[in-house]
Amino acid sequence: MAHTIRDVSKIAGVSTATVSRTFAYPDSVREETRKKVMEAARLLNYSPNAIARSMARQQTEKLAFLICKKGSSILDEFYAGICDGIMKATNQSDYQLLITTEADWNTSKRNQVDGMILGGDATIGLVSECRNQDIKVILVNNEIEGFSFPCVINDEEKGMRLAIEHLLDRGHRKIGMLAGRFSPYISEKRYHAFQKILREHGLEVPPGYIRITDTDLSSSMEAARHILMMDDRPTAMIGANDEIATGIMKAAIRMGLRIPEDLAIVGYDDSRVCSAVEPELTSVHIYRHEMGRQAAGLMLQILRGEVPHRQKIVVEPALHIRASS
Amino acid sequence: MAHTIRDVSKIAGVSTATVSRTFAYPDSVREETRKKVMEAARLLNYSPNAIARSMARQQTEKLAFLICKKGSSILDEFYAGICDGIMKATNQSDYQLLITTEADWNTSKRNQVDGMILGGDATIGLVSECRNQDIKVILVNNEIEGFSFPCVINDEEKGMRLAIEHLLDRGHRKIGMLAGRFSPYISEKRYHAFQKILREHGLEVPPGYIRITDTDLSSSMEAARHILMMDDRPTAMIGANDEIATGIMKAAIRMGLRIPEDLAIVGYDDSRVCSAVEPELTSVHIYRHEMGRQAAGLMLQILRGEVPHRQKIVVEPALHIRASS
DNA sequence: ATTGAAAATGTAATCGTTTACATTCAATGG
DNA sequence: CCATTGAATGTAAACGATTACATTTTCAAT
Repeated sequence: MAHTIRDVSKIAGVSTATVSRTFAYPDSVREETRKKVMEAARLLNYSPNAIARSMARQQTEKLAFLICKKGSSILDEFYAGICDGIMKATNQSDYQLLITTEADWNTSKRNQVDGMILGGDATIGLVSECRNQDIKVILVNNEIEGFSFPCVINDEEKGMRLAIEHLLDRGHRKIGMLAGRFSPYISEKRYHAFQKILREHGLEVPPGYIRITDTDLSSSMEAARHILMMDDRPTAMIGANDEIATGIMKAAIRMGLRIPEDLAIVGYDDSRVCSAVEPELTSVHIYRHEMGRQAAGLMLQILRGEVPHRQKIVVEPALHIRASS
Repeated sequence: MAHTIRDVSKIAGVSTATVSRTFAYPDSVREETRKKVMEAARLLNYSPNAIARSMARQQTEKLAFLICKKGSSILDEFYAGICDGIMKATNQSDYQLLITTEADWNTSKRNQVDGMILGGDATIGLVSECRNQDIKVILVNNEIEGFSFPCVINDEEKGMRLAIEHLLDRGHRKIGMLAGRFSPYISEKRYHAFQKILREHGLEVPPGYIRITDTDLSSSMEAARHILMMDDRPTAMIGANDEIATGIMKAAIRMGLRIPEDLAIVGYDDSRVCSAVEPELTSVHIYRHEMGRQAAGLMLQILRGEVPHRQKIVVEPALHIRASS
């Protein structure tokens, strides 16, 4: 059932080279020949064997999206969004996409790809290892200090600025933050951006207005409860991500606080949960899909040997305002 | 930088065949030889070229997870869970995993894989096409009536039974359902299971207690409002999935109903949103990860030429009871 | 030491393309 | 009608492994 280029060449009455060219460079064969070849191919239900092609061309035409993060659910909403974008962009090209986790990659180095998009907490070690094997690398949602590896990131500071300035607009002056321990790079960025921007606006962050918590709901709720039970509690809280913000909201609701009258809440990531909760959660929207698209685009450029204009792409977030603020 | 089996064979002072065997069948070479070869390989930082291997072995050692569904976000929480399971299982094997959408697949048939796991609404046409190309097929979260293609599905009726009997236990007799238009196969199953099981318990479903809605939140809320505004409204509602159930909850909260006192709600899928909302949502938990694992396992068995014990694997759901009921 | 059988290793064809290079063809100008 | 040239096509050697088959080695039994 599986026919080869030779079968086609025989039926079409041409050489294998011509058949090969017909598929790879249609313009390089005469119209008439092309028709003959295509007809023969159709007859045999032939399509070129990608593996043999990779073999001959010395390139895999494959590209991996490697997700580097802890936690059970690898494809969470955030990375699924990025992944979607990568898939779309890859789809337009001749490349095939392989999606794996760091663990999977380590155990089977046999994976052979032309390029890798590293999502999340990739280490310098991993990046160097890839480069040694002559595999192109792009970081997504991460950058490594001191090295200028090509990367695509969200403008975390901008997002935090949008959130804070929105709350300031609404008249809030006592703003707290529940920071989290998730991706080291992102957690850190958001934590520092919060403090920096408040200071820029001449506001000090009272001790106790900012806490760091694990990201699971019960830890977040517990931490939020501590802040909200203070005598002089904040009138608005920012969660380092939506899960944490949801924890704040649940804690507040259980304490009988009205949202947003007694407490305004803003999340970060704008995940689906934001419109599921009641009241709906204001959140910083990250263009995940766009990040994925850009990352794949950059990768394809590099693989084609083009020199990309910019090696570091920063995607601007937006604030989606809902009832919680 | 990229060394071949020949380089290794020279350094190790053996033939290429021996090197090949050292990697593919370590037991078939003498301990001493293996050491020499491995040492040489380490020296050159060599690892076998997967493409050449595929070429020689006449198999791709690749496997695709094809998600067949409408909608923008392809990797939603449900399929991401299944995907995770597939990844884990695939990881244990020598196979590489390709994840694509139906659109991506159609446009580039060049994709060459040994087997495909079809998630969601795969059509008979697609399945036949694969089989014609001698690609093994497994369905996940779908089965095709009249054909006994190997598949892995959740026991939808069981899930609905758990939900309903739980509500009956709690004393509810007036139970409504907000059904949905999402995956045809699943929507249908849940809709019919609901009616069947209520009848089994001798309860009629009053007209108006069951409506069909689009799955987005606003449609669900609107549909729920219609049901809840009835004079003799149900005391409990089941959503065909969590998104719909969330819509019911939001509508109820906005109408000032207390949950679960005035209205008990049960969802289906047990997604993350269930614990994010307040009160937390009781839902039918589907072992997505297990479904993925089973599907990949079945696929690997078939690819290895083993005859699987069962061609249709049914995974049992469980009810996760929370505050909404 | 010799033999025989099993285990280990080597030789070389093969997998299905691509592509450098050689050849043939068609069209053009003289 | 011939020479010239550029386009179209053909020939055959890669690409890097695997594996049937041939050969050599090992080692236990005589």
